[in-house]
Amino acid sequence: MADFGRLSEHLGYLLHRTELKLISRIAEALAELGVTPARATAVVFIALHEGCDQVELGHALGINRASTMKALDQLVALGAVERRPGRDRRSNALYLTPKGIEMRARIEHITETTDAANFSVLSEDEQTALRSMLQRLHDFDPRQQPEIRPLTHAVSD
Amino acid sequence: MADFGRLSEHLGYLLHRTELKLISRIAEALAELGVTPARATAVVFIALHEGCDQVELGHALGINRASTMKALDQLVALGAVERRPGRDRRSNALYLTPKGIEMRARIEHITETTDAANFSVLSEDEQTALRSMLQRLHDFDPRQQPEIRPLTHAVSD
DNA sequence: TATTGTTATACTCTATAACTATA
DNA sequence: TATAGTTATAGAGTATAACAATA
Repeated sequence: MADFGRLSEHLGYLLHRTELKLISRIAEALAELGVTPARATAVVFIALHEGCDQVELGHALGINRASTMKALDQLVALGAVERRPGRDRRSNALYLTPKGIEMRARIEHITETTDAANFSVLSEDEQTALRSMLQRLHDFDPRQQPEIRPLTHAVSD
Repeated sequence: MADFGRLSEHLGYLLHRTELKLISRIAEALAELGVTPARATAVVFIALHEGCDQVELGHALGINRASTMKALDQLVALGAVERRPGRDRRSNALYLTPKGIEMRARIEHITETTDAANFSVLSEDEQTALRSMLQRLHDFDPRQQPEIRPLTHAVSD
C-alpha cells in the first residue's frame, strides 16, 4: 500500500482498503455467472423471500425504486428472475426461475469458497472474534451515544 | 439488516456491510470541507509527497491517469491543490496551497474523530487485534498459496 | 392521498482511446 | 518508442422527478 502516513493506521481506512481487495476477488469469482456482487445479493434475497415485491428488494439492497428496476431488468434479462402478478394489481411478486435457482446455488458456493480462501490467513478463533467485532461495529451508532460530561458543576449550561 | 440467510454470516459480507456504514459517516463528516473520502485521501497523499506527479498520485489512489485528472481538477477548483512545473516539461509537480494545508489538517482531525467514535464500541485490546487482522487480510493473497495436496501417492498427475 | 411500478433524465466515478508535447 | 498530461467519449451505478395505475 502506498504511504498515507497516519491514515494508514486508521482502522476505518484499513477496513476500507481491505474491503476493496476482498470485494474485487468476489466480483472476479462471480463474473463467470454474469453477475456483480450486488446482483448476486439480489438473487439470494429473492430466493429467501419468494414473492417479495420490488420495494422490499430495494430496501434490502439499500437502493431506491428506480435503481431496483434497473437491477431487476438485468436479472430478468439473464433469465434468473421473473416478475409475476403480486398481491394487488400495483405490485409484482418476484421469483427465481429454474436458472435463477441454479444460479443461487452457484453464488452461495462461490462466495463461501472465496470467503474461506480470503479469511484463511486468520485462525478459527480469530475469525470468531472478527465476526463478533464486525457485528458490533455494524450495529453500533455513535450518534446515539450520550455525550460524556465532565463530573464538575457547570456554572451555566 | 435485512435477512440474507447464510450470507449474513459470511465474514466478507459482514465486512462489506460494515464498511458501507462507516464510510457513509466519514463522507458525511467530510462534506463540510466539500470533499469526498477519495478526494480527502488525495489531499493527504499530496501533503505527504510534495511535488509528486499525477501518475504517482493516481497509482496511490488506484485510479488511472484520466480519472486522476478529474479528481485533481476538482481539488484545484477548490483551491486546495496547485500544479507546478515538474521535473521535466511533461510532468506536473503537485503541491497543497495554504488552503489545502489547512484542509489537510481538518481532514485528519475529522477522520480521526469519526474513526474514534465509530470504533469506540470495541475495547483497546479489540482494536489492536482488529488492526492486526485487517493488516494480514489486506496483505494476504490466497492465490499465491500452494494447493493442499493429499498425502497419498497419486497414480497419475 | 399514498403506494407501486415505470420512464426519462442527470450526476458521479470510473475506464478506454486518441491526441500533444516531451523524453 | 515510451511517458505525462490532456480531452472526448462511454459505461455502470446511483439518484430525482414525474407519470399511470391502483389502493
